[in-house]
Amino acid sequence: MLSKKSQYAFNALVYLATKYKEGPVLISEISKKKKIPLKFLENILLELKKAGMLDSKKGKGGGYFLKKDPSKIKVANVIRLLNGPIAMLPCVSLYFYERCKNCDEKNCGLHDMMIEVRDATLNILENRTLNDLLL
Amino acid sequence: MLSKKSQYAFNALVYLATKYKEGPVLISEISKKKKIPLKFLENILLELKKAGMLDSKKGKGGGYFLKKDPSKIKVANVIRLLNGPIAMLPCVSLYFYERCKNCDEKNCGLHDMMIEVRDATLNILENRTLNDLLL
DNA sequence: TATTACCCTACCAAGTCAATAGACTTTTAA
DNA sequence: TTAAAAGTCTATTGACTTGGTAGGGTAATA
Repeated sequence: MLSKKSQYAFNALVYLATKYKEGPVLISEISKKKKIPLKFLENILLELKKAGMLDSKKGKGGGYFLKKDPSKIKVANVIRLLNGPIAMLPCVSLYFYERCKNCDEKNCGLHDMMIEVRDATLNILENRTLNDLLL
Repeated sequence: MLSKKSQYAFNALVYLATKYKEGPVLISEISKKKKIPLKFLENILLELKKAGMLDSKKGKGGGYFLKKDPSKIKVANVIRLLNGPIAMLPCVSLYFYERCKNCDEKNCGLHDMMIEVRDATLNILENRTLNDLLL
């Protein structure tokens, strides 16, 4: 399951996507409109900024805004950033791989099945962007 | 990601599947062969028994064994039992559904996408059984 | 009837999650 | 130039989960 943090992040990003190129949006505005605890949202936006998805402007008239076009921000990457691995096992994760203890990957039915699951999932998440979440 | 508990459970179940109809298998044997902490394994097996997947016999010559044919035990159900929801959002879960706060399900792009992900995943997990994990 | 082996309860350390608090910088508009 | 606006940073909190340990109770069977 996605953490609350990830869910908030998607809500915030979708909101920012609807305001793309309209200039900076206040944290407090996002917080109100999307009902996300203000300080929690601060942390999330900061994290997204450090990852290069958002940029911000300080002072009067400041706020957060998408750094890249919403069509360039993949859903899969948002999840990886805030939620961690998408795969169901460490030994089938592309970005967070860890070797299985007690399981020979060449010879493990679970491993093989989880690769299938991973690919089916990524086939969707890697091909969707913020734009696809708009409606 | 699947919890350690779920991973252990799969290892144990696969082991029991290879011994299906050979009589009860000792916890200690599974523990050794699959390198699962003994007492932790006890809890897991007990949980699986309560859920009706396993049965056990006490006393000399006792142990655990599959209650149903391995081909009748769906991977999806094992995950739900020990790991919880398979879906990425509560509002798209079939067995652990919870309404989304701050998201109108009829009108939420994230919701729709996560239904797709869920279906792609279940399409695999609901159609595989312990037998398919054997090799 | 002694063993064997399952069953149960409780506990623990470490980590994560969700959220809050408060102070600090930087920017910019007046 | 200066004060308010707004983002940045550090830290702490409480509740919960995870992974694992300990020890004894209970039932069955050879």
